[in-house]
Amino acid sequence: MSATENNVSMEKIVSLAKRRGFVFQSSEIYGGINGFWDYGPYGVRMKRAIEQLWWREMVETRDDVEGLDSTIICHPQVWKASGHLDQFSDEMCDCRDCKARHRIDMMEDPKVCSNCGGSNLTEPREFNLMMKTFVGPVSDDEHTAYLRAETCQPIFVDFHNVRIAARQKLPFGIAQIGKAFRNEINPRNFTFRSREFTQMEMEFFCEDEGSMDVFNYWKEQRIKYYREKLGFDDDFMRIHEHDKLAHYAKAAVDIEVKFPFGWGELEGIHHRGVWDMSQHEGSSGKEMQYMDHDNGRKIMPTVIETSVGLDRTFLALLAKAYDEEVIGEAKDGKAADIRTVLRLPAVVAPIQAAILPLSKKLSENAKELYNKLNRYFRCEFDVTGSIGKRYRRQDEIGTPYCVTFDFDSVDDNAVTVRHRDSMEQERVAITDLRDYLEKQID
RNA sequence: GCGAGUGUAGCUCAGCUGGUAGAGCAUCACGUUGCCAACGUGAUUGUCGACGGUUCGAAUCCGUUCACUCGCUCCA
Repeated sequence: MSATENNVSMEKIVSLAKRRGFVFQSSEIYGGINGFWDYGPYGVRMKRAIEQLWWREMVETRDDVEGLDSTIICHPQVWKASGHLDQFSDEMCDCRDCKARHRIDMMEDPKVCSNCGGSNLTEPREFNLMMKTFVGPVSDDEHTAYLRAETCQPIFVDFHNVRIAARQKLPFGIAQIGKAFRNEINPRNFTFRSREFTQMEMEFFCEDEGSMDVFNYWKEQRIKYYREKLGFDDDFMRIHEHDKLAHYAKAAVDIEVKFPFGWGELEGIHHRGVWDMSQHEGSSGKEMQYMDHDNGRKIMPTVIETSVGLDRTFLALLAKAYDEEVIGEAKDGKAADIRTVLRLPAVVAPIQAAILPLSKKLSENAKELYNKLNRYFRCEFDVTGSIGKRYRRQDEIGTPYCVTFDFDSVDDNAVTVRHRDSMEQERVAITDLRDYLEKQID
């Protein structure tokens, strides 16, 4: 089986994720809770690494994007203005005969199924995809608030605060990584569609004139990011242009990847026009326009959005990386030797270098090396079991480099570096090791 | 939300028509080995998804429920 053919089953990924501590079901001892997942020790390392990579590319290495970390709970008006409260609150009913589901407001006759003509319908029920809570000890309508359904709305709301504090002029962007919540009707496909998830969003504010160029620029940037940083090739990734646009959008593309269950959206790049900013101006009564001091013109900023699902990126990486390689054919009644290996990019691998003493007798020296490298890379130290066993363990969690400290190391001050993908080894001087790994990883 | 399937150790699964739970792998220890899952010896691990019912007795039969997978539906 090969990951490039992408015939990895979901079961294998879920099983590995659980076994090796990438992803667990939330609240498992209570039977689990639908649509919620926990990231275990290796999972959280990898998740953070993806965040760091995105943040570095989108914020730290750019002068024209600022960061923000806003609250999950905002003033309820935010969601009224964004349209979430109205659009997410459809009354729906099901036909008991043909199983079709209808929005009440879209039906000609709310008592007759438009699909089969039957009248055996369930009572209308409200489908609100926003998660509700109460602010303060009183649980009534006046104190109702919502967990954010997307991270971008607080960015719009904070536009002027960020702009002024950072002394930014148009065009510039604001980026944020954080949790978002949706009462998905049907959580599916492991972590792909869950009810609590992490978004990495960047809203780029610009003038309307030339905004399609900005849209295309970000589209190219984001595709380049997946190709160059995460190694997503054209067999694995495709661009889906929307022909049917949402009410707020002027143009939209999705970046999709091939999951075991089919193509799925990873990132949306949307031209949102002035919709959000205008909505918040109308709703708050505060001016959201931007004054261009160079020409004295006031404009409502146009927004280009790049919106990534972090959990989906994580899952896509696992699906792409998963491989089972036959090392030895079955013979003499012995089963074939199959190596399970995650061919993850080094930049996101949960462990980047494993430090392994060839023998337990070398533990102390190896540990010393580990303590040094641990400051610069995500490292793990392992003495248990044979060296081959330890290599395989690291393969399974995608560790790109195993550093083996052997009996010669004490004398020649060098170690063996074993490569995950080729299983080949080379001798590297301990003094060069940090530089060596840095070159390989970045 | 509808339909189908599944749920037994960390993972993969066995457990025939009801008699009170097993294997392989994994994990750990000791010995051995010294660069690719070795080997030997020993050890740990289970509310048999949950609740209720039938029965002298339920992992096994029945009901309900929860979770996961697949197909519809949904995804502003």
